[in-house]
Amino acid sequence: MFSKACEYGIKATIFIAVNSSENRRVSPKEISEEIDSPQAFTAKILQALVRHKVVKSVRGAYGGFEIDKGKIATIKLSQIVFAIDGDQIYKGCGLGLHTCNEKHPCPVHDKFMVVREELRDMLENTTLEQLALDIKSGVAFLKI
Amino acid sequence: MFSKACEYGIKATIFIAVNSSENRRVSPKEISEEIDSPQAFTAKILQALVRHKVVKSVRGAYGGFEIDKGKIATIKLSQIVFAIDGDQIYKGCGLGLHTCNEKHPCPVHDKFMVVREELRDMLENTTLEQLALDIKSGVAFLKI
DNA sequence: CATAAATAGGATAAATTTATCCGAAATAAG
DNA sequence: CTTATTTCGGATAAATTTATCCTATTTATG
Repeated sequence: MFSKACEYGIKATIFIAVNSSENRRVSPKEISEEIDSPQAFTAKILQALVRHKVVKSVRGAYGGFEIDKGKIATIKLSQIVFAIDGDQIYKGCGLGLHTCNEKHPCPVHDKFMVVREELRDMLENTTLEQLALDIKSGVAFLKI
Repeated sequence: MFSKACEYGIKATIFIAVNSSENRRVSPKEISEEIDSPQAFTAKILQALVRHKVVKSVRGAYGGFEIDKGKIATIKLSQIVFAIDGDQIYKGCGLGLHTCNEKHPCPVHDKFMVVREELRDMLENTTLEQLALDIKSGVAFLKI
């Protein structure tokens, strides 16, 4: 469903949120250890998240990645996915037709629509805060 | 959502079904033209569908691909997807955890579950016959 | 200002997916 | 039996995704 890059990006963002809520900046090294991902690749994904202003980076000594505390509740899962995988999950035909719409649908158009709307709904109604809270409370996990 | 291979496989199977219902065998060449896919690659995918007994191949002169008429109504979209992409769509954690279940969930476990069940439901309750009928009646399309 | 610590980013490599090519094997028909 | 036709399957190539490495740039601190 999601690309590897997107999986890493989501987990990394959650981990940063958990730490930012406790005023701690984290490094790619720490992140990749905690979410069990390749470090250099994860660093690249973090760059994309920074460019899309999902997370903030602070260079130099005592630097690292963080998210403004107040922003954590407003960031949606959809924003993370969009920063990394773009909008391919939203648009585009399930069977790869260039033009697929009500007037000229692929054979699975309607049925596919339902699933994708469910996904879109999920991504747009899940906040980073919810996800981070489950990690903080130990109800959910980022690795193994 | 689906791999390219899977997209081609679904469209190819529908096209074969449409033609088999009118007692016509089709070649990879004809198929790839009608579904707008690379011919040799499509032929490889057809081999996988034959191995999984979704479609039948007849070698030699006057050969080609076909599906037993009576079988068309019984083949589910899920069988086509499974033949090509395997069961990765069903199992596996949305965030790539090796172990992800009720007792040890990833942060999106429950929400992801809902979307995937919707997808599974769609794949298992859509028959090849339905899809082929829409093509025959000109209500849906396999290319452009 | 010098130094150490940290992210940014380009170059490159490995792995996977997508795609092509060609000879082998099978089959219908003359 | 021979030939033409057609799928099968292995080898290979191209494209994309995933992953690594190294240097440049930034910044806090002494």
